[in-house]
Amino acid sequence: MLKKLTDEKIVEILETGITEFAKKGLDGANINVIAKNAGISIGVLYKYFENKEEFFLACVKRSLEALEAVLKEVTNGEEKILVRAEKIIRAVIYYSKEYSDYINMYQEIMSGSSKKFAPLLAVEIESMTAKTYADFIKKAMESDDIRKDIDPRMFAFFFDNLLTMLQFSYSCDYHRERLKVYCGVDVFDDDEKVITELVKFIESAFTFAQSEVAHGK
Amino acid sequence: MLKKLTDEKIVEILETGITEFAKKGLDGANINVIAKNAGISIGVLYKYFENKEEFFLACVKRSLEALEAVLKEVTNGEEKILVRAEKIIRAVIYYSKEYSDYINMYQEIMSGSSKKFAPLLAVEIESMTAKTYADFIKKAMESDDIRKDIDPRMFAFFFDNLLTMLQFSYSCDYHRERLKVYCGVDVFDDDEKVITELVKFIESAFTFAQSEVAHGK
Amino acid sequence: MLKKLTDEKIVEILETGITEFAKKGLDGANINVIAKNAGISIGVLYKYFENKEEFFLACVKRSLEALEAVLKEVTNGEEKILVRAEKIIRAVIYYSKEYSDYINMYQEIMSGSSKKFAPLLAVEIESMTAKTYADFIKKAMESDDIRKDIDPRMFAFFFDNLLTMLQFSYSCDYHRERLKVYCGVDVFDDDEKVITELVKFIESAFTFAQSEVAHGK
Amino acid sequence: MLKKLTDEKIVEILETGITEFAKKGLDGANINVIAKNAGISIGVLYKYFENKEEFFLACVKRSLEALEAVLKEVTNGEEKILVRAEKIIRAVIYYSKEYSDYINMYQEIMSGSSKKFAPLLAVEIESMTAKTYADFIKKAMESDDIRKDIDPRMFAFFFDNLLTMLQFSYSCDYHRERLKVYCGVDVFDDDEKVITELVKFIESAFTFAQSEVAHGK
DNA sequence: AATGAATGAGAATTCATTCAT
DNA sequence: TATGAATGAATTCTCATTCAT
Repeated sequence: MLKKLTDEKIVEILETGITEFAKKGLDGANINVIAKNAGISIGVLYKYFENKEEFFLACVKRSLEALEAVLKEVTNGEEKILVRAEKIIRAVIYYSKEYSDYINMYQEIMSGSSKKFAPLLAVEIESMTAKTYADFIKKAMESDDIRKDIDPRMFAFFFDNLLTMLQFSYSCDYHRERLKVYCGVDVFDDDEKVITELVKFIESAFTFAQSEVAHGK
Repeated sequence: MLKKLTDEKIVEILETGITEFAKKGLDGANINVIAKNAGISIGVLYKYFENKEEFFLACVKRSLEALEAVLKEVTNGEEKILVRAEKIIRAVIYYSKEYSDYINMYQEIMSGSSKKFAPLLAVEIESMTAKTYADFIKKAMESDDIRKDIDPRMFAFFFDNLLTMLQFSYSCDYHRERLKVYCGVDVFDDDEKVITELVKFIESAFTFAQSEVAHGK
Repeated sequence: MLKKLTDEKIVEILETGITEFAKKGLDGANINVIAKNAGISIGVLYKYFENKEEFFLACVKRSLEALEAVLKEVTNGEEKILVRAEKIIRAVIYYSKEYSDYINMYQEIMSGSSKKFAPLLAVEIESMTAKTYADFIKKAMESDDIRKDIDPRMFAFFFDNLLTMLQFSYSCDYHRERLKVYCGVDVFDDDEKVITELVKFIESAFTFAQSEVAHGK
Repeated sequence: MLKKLTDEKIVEILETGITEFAKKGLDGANINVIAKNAGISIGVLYKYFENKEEFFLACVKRSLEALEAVLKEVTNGEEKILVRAEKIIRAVIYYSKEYSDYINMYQEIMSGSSKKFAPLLAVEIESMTAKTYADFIKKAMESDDIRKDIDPRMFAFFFDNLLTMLQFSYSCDYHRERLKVYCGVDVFDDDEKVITELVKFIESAFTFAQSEVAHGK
């Protein structure tokens, strides 16, 4: 009992926090409940984390690391852009289901009681993908994989917008309902359909001008 | 002073509520503060609205009506799809700035303390646009304005996803920061650039196959 | 609308009040609800009654008058004491069911939020019966109808105690349950049994010593 | 100060609650005031008791236990019924003065804002005495101590009715005034008089028929 | 005279944080 | 070092009473 908390224990505490914050938000979550669920005393939680907000931020950091690992694995590679795009789309659907708590916690930052951290965290969270996407669009433009008449950062932004909404659609109640409204309740039985159509959408958005060029325009 | 509250006063109260809920969320907002800001007593607020939740829902309804009016004006018309799409994009950017509180309140429903109403409200809110978009994509397909190899509902969904993220990007802190990360701080000085690029993105997504066909494929 | 409230209307208002006060007590009852149920405006209620407490007291007064009428009818007469006692017992059971609201309102005065009026009202309410009972016990003693070795006021008290508990047993939830606990659930199907046994109890209490004397002790 | 509340402290809190509930009733009593009077923080009260109602019920339970102990001591014994009856009467007068708060709290359950618990608590509270009384009447009947032509449960009920009213008469304002109305203000100076007369009343009620039989009727 | 909209004090309950043990 | 009992500020909602119309 006089030993420092192991790293595994810390992770366990953070995961408990993530679960709770994802469900109830920063203000709604109960620190005492989190401590109890994590099997530790309140005192020890306050030993490791200054206060509720610091603990929340630590939870966000933890989820970010986990997500970054997933993302890195997917965005790596030298395939053509559309092949990689499809890989990314697949990965997004998968981890949105698997790690829905993480996604819900980000949502909380965007609009819940932890909104105050939004400016701070937006940079930290989004920088991760922004550069990756913009870079591989730029490279694709150079190697004639996609059209050249576009602003790569802007297109990276639109691309990530589509992925972000996909995330939400597979992890949070509101957007799940929204997807059903748009595409019918059966849409959740056929992920491939969604993937195919989204790839189609993105492919043409990325290659349109090129194809015109190819046809002599 | 004993006159029933006028409709204008009711609207004023609702707008005060919207402002507060947009800022603090359902749980975070303080009913007493809202009453004071609206220049009424707590009692009168409770005379008109059963409780905090009912009042919140009334605020959502109010914002929905206002937004629906804007949307109806924009989606009306018989122009070709891309002309209308551009009009919509312009409108979205405009009202996202103008009515940012409304958008922030929707965000709250998606992920804040009012999450519990998400399933209920998702249908109500999204049905508004879902049918409009799917319909005009279908019509455009019939009149050869756009490619025919797509699922109109799915493309309506992707289209609305891009618009939704645009909304967020012009109305809430997190996404404003995110847009800066992707496209630079100057992006907010040049709305036309964003509009042009997004139209480009959507145009090709919508017309790609058709253009191929046009070119003899 | 410009006419004074008729006496019937006043009575209707008071009866509505009695119903509400019997159910919820002085503090628990809602004046605005009483006005609505009586079909009048709050303003008119406050025109006729100073405030909630005055209105409550008026309701008590009204119920007292009604009960007094019933009681007078029963206690009148020149029959022997035991005949009259049985008549009273029957009457008590009858009106405890018929006017249970009145009884419940008295209970409220004894122990509810209107307790503060207890000393005041006890005298007013109990004087009614106390003298009647003590008087007819004294007269019965003089005419050799009952034993002579008793304190008539004390026995009047015990007699009324039995009647009071009978009242409660037929009008209020707690004592109804209590009667069931003591005598079984079927006791409410056979009022005659209760009457017979209570008459038996009282008869012997009243005549015991006399009967001994009659037998030469 | 971080020790768990001792049992004595818990009892002290409950007694403070009893005092307050006896005076003001369930709704009228103020939890924050009770906490202050008990010398604890509101939080700790809510740590030990779910909410106001649960705390109230705990207070009732506590008083019940205390009263049960008194009662057990008195109803024990093998003396003849009338000896025991007198002992009980004495005890009732004693504890009605000593523990008037308990009695007042029961009154509150019968007719105050805690009425809703009446059916539940009536059984719990009354079962305690009902069986005891009925049993010793039955035994007395078997051993020729009292008349045989009576329903023991019914007579137990009447007996307890007299005791209950005695309780009220010595513990609550309304019934104290009532007793004065019936027997004069001096009655409270001479408990023996009351005891004697009540024993007389009960003795004859219990033995009347037997005495008649004894005399050959 | 009659109306009933408006007022606002007051009370139950929650939970982040402290700190004696 | 770890514990978790205790604290108490802060917030929602109710309803008796007023008084402009």
